[in-house]
Amino acid sequence: MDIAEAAKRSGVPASTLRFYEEKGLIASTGRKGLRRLYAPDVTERLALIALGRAAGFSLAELARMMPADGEIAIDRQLLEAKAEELDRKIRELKAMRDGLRHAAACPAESHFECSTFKRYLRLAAQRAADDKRRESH
Amino acid sequence: MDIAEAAKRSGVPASTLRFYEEKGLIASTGRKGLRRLYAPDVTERLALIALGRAAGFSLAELARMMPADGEIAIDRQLLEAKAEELDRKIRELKAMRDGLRHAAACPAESHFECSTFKRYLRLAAQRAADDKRRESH
DNA sequence: ATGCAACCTCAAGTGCACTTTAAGTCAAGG
DNA sequence: CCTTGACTTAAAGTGCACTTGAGGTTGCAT
Repeated sequence: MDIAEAAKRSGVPASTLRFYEEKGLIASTGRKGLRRLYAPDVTERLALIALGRAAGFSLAELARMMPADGEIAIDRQLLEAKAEELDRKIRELKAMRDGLRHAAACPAESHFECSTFKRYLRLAAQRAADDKRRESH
Repeated sequence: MDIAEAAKRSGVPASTLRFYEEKGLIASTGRKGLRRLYAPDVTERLALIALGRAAGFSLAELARMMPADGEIAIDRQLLEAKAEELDRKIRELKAMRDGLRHAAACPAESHFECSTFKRYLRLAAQRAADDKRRESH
């Protein structure tokens, strides 16, 4: 598979494939002249990267999580930690979603006068503070 | 409240408060000389901004969603659309979390040989494609 | 009154995730 | 054999969300 084919099959631009290679996220199996050749399973790797990105992981984190040799996730503890991080994020997003749904439905003139809305905000502020604490361990 | 106090109470750096003001996300109630003064409710606005950011909204989107006058969310349709977007994102994150948990527990040597994992990937790729479609309407 | 820490503005810098551009190489079809 | 279009690299550019720095002003404690 050449880079154009890999790009087409994965939906990821060729420029991004080169960029990901530079970052150690994917590898080409070899070259034909200067041109990169890819194994078919690169599309799966790219799907996994896309999933990780959508879940909020940085490219550096993903590179750590999925080494080049096809063995994803050597470090099960890291994986579990990430899963927990996602769980927290999911709870946060649910709160935001509920807050938005409430705001869309609430008849109060100012949402700052609505106690339900305020409760959402307090929860959110709390979570944000917790996140900061976690960041700096 | 001066900017230092607002920063302390909200946990948001003074530089960010100035930046947010420039972007139309918050407003100071006035000045004492050159120095900004803030009403107490700026902390609530900042909490809401933090929540929105955590949920994946850009500053520009948040500025549109919460005009300066304290009236948050004039546009209920926009709010509901955002809530739905969050719902999709939550589903995505759940898939990622489950995928990670599976990867952490799965005994297969290569996850690319594990059908359960592959199923997660196919779902993820599908969602990513759907997202792209939505982006370009 | 005066010193100075804390504020101010405006411009430039940072990190991430890419994309674009310029200049060059080369595989494959005519 | 030769053209050409798809590839190559390296470097610069983009957009977002801030942060930092330089140089200037000022509220307030002494």
